[in-house]
Amino acid sequence: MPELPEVETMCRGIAHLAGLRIASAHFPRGTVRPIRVEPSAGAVAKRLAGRTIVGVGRFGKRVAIELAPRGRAGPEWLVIEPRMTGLMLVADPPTTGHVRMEITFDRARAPRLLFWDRRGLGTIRLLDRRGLDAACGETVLGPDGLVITTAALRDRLGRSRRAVKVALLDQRAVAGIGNIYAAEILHAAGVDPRAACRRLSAECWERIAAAGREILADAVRLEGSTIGDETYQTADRRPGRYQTRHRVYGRAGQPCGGCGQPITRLVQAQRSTFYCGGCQWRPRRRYRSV
DNA sequence: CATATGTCCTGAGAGC
DNA sequence: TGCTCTCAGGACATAT
Repeated sequence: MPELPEVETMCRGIAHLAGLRIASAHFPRGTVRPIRVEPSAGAVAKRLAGRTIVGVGRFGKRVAIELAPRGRAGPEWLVIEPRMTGLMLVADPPTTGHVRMEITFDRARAPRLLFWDRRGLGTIRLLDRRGLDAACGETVLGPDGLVITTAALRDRLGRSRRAVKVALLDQRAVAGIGNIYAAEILHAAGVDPRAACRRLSAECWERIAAAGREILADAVRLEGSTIGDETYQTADRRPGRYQTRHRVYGRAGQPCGGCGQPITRLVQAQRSTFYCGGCQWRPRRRYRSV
């Protein structure tokens, strides 16, 4: 579920925990198999106890909670990857059985911080500076979607033979775009999701970059998209509101708001793609740049 | 049975 | 031919 806007909303929803000192961390093993915790649940719990939260940041679709140095240890980061159904919560969870991490603080009336994950595909890692760079540095993640530029897109994808929609999901090219926002961005840019990257003109990349920045920023402003099974919620358990702005995602068969032609669904790289055949243009030949 | 917002891995095939 | 790129498929686990 969570793409850049949802993860950014989670980060903002727990940012007020900065300055608090962790009393304890637990990684419950209920009836379900525990999620991946590195180096191990026991080791992470031990190293978290007594640490102060410095701040909360985001790397692509990952939450990074920075912990103050202690003793000989330098700063460390608790990096949480929500994947499909993970949520950061400071409220009661939707179900108690899927709480994967619970952090308590040593100040009275401070909330608990939970990581809740129904499917359990999410991961939690405690990393030092080198580990953080290996897991979230620029060899793994491209520039953030909120600040993506035409030049960065052309440089990273301009010679690729991949379909542009599949390429936008590559986190090394741009960090933070997932299946929903890839569809919305290409619709706003008027580019066919099946178009090969290397056939796109400079102007197409310009429109994709601009649509990307704008749509992701709007979605952050509306606190992300809550769709389908309504799994995604803010840290205090309110739904997002950007789903009301979706123009193509999940709208197969419905008329396009721009041209009235029905929205098409197809499968690319085993994932649903939604687009409008009327207003999303596909180059038939190699495009000569201006 | 098919569907689902993400990522990681392997292996086959395409194409320069 | 060799190398690189790309994608299909499966895995992870749970629910509708």
